[in-house]
Amino acid sequence: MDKTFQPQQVEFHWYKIWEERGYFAPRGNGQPYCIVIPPPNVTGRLHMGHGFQHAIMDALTRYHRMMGRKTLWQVGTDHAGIATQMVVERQLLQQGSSRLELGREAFVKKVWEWKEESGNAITQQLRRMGSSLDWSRERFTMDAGLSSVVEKVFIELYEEGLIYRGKRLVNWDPKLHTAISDLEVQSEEEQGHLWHFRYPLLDGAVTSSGETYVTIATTRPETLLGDTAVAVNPDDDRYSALIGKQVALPLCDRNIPIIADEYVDPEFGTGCVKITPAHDFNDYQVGRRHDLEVINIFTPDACINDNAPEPFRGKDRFEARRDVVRAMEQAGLLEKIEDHKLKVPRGDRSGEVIEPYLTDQWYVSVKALAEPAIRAVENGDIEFVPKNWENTYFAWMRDIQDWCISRQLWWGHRIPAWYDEQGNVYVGHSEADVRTRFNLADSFVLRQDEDVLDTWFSSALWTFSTLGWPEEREFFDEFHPTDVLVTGFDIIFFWVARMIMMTLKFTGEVPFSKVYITGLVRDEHGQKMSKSKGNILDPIDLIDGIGLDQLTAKRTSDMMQPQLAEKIARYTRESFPEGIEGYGTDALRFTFYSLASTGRDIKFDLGRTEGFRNFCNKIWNAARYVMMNAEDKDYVLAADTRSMSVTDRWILSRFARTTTEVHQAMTNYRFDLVTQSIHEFFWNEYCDWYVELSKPVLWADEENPEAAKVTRFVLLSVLEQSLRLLHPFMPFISEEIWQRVAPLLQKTGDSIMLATYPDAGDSALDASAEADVEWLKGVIEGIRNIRGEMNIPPGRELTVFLRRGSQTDHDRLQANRQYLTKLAKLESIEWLDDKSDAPRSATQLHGNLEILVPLAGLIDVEAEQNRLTREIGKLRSALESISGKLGNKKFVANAPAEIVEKERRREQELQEATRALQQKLEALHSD
RNA sequence: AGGCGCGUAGCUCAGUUGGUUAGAGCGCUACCUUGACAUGGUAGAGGUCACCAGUUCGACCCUGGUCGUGCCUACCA
Repeated sequence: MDKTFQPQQVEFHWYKIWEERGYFAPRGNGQPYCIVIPPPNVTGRLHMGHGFQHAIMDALTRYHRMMGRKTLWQVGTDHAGIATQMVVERQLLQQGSSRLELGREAFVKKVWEWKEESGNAITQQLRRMGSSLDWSRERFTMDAGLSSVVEKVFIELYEEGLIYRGKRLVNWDPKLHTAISDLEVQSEEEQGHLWHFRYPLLDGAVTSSGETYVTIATTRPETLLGDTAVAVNPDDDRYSALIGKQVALPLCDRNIPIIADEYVDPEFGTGCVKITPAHDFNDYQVGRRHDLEVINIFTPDACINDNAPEPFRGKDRFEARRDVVRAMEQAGLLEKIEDHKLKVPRGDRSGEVIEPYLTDQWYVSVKALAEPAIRAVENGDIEFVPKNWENTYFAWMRDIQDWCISRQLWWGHRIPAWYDEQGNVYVGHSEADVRTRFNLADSFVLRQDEDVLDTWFSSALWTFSTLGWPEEREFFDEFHPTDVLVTGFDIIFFWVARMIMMTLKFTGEVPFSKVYITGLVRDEHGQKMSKSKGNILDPIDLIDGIGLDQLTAKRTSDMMQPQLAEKIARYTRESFPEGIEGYGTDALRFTFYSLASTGRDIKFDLGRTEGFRNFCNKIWNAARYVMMNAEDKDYVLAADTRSMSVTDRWILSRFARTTTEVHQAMTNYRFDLVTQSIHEFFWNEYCDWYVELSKPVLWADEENPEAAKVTRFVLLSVLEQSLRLLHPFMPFISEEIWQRVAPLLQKTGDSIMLATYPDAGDSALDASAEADVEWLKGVIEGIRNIRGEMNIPPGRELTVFLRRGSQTDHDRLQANRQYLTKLAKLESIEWLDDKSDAPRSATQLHGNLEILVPLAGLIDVEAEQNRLTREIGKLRSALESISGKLGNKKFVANAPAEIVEKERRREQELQEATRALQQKLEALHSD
């Protein structure tokens, strides 16, 4: 074995074998366990959030597989309508072509080609993470099977009246030329203006203060061109006399009424609001209440159309804004301009300002679907982890709005609806199906709806469509409902909620019984990772490493804002002057687990990854030690506890406890606690103590060959079990070492991933062995403390006396002399009678037991005095707080008896210890 | 405006029904290349648990408030 662990070769090697041999497919007859992957976009590249979530899903999958469950981690990708279409369009643009030039059919063909060539980048990256996904069942949301489920669902919802077509205001993206849903709109506060315009009153009307005009305030001057009313609050005395009167709409040669509506807040602006039903969601509602005309003034590009006065036609909305303001100013109707912060809605894909726009779209009526979905969470059929996300879910679901599902794109599931020349709608699987269903002659002209469905429509069906519902139900029947969904809070509404609704509706089952919501992965300063901040980390770079130049190039390529490139390059150079070392998949995964406490975002700390890389190396070297001492040596293949030493029994007991902790933590999704337990056990107990304790036994194997044989077995056995305990979290190193260790124990099995997970049984628990070894460790640490503090050279062998202990202490000394001598580097260690005088010594206490290291020629008396003084100080402050407690009558009266008793014992111990050290200190002085 | 989090060692984080001398990793200090490992070993330093009040015999933990900070949802023309 190499002296250090080299992850890269091992990772490729084992993943390939696992996949080729079909180990990821469900096997056996255990109770099924299933996770479906949140399908990554085909355009996607693996980011830290993916890395984190897949690490968790893989741990759950491998854990349950090893627990004997028949386990499936269902894989697949999402066609990601807008994102993918944009990628291919950009590519066409570079080639001097365009989507429109190609035409629909050729364009869609082009996207498929792109998908075949480039769409597997992310699936390769998932493999690098070690994900035990069943690739033989890989699905794509636009596969024939999944597409037919989409159609079926659409048609049935339509027939039930739960899908309908309607003309309404939608969120319109003027760049992408498509409607998007409310969720795809991101509103950010931006600096803008509030323009105050005067609208002249007609028929000699005046305001209460005598003006011949009303002043309205607006953030969108250009929409003036589509105004059809001015609204005031009905209770606003300033304007009540004007209700029902008319104003002359400036620039437009139209008169519009003044109406009263509760929507108007008299406190804001002037208390007068211009109403543009075609271009504002609130105004649209007001317009409906008052039966106002709806005048659309925009083209699909958000340029002014012919419904507006001539001078503005054809202008872009922002040009038009400028021109309207200028014209109003020239007309003397601009009162003032104020700075104003406002929320600007932008499309999450295009970044473009979204327009409310009146179009025909398809909607899902969700209220009826939401009710059972709410109940499923209320009654515990579905449980969120952590629980508080249920509140977020309920809040949204109880006020859910109809879902706009049509998109004016070409890439996606085309809406299965056809129109005749009169505009009547026919819904069916295909044109032929429609003709049969509705008994339409072949000559009857039909035209299919041009739109496609929102990508999230097919995602909502993901758990059951991937498992073969409704035709090939074998997997569906076995694995549905799935066990847990692992995802980020950002798509609870987009995806989780819609899955719950659709799955309940069509299968009558919940899609999953648990929803584990992960935190967001942020950078080490708690900043969100983003391209524009230049703090993106690619999980693969952390695995394989990357040079500074390459990393900088990566971070500054394809920038939306190229001017940031220099700043990002500088920042990158500061953060990673040497680039990034490769740490291997196992170390990266372990970092994710260690930071994954529930309900909290994680700040990704590369220092921890480095620490876990070191941990990998520690495991590697412990294995080297074990192999070196077992290969070609004599050892037993089984041993009962009677033939074991106390240290053998101790490490097995500690292992049993650790296993229990791991199981416990896994049921609570506390991956951080899992890694903590394993790390602590393996490094601080197995390596630091058991391996060290094994040395005196193995090196004296001629004196006691039987003991050495048992110790070799225990070394091997605990290592082998630890590897299995570790495997779900560090799949590669555990496999690599297990392949070498398992044969020595005559363990059969082709892979650790198919081996069984250690049981949480308590049969190995051995409290007395644990107590004995605690004593042993305490005494050794006491001696080492003196050695360290007194600066005694590590090589110098010491003479040590023990004194004043109990009979147990005495027995333990006899039983453990070999260990003490070796681990504390002693020349001798002897029991000293209470009555005999101790030589001048440095002292450590272990309980009442005095550990004495004679000073002669070794120890600086003053240093020992200082050390004792410090120790006494510590004891005193502890004693003070305890005595204070016990001196409090109320404490003694009210606290549970056992607590009081415990404190009393503690007080006594502290007093005795203080007294003992005090005596030692005085003795040093008096000499 | 409403809702949800978070604030513990220099940094990143644990702390599970209120009883610990408040823990880990990294970093730091000193010593050490001892026959698995310097990606290592041994020893050590380092915290008024954001602040204030309350409940309690007892609060990092429960309650109320303050400050700081992050996010989500929702109408402000």
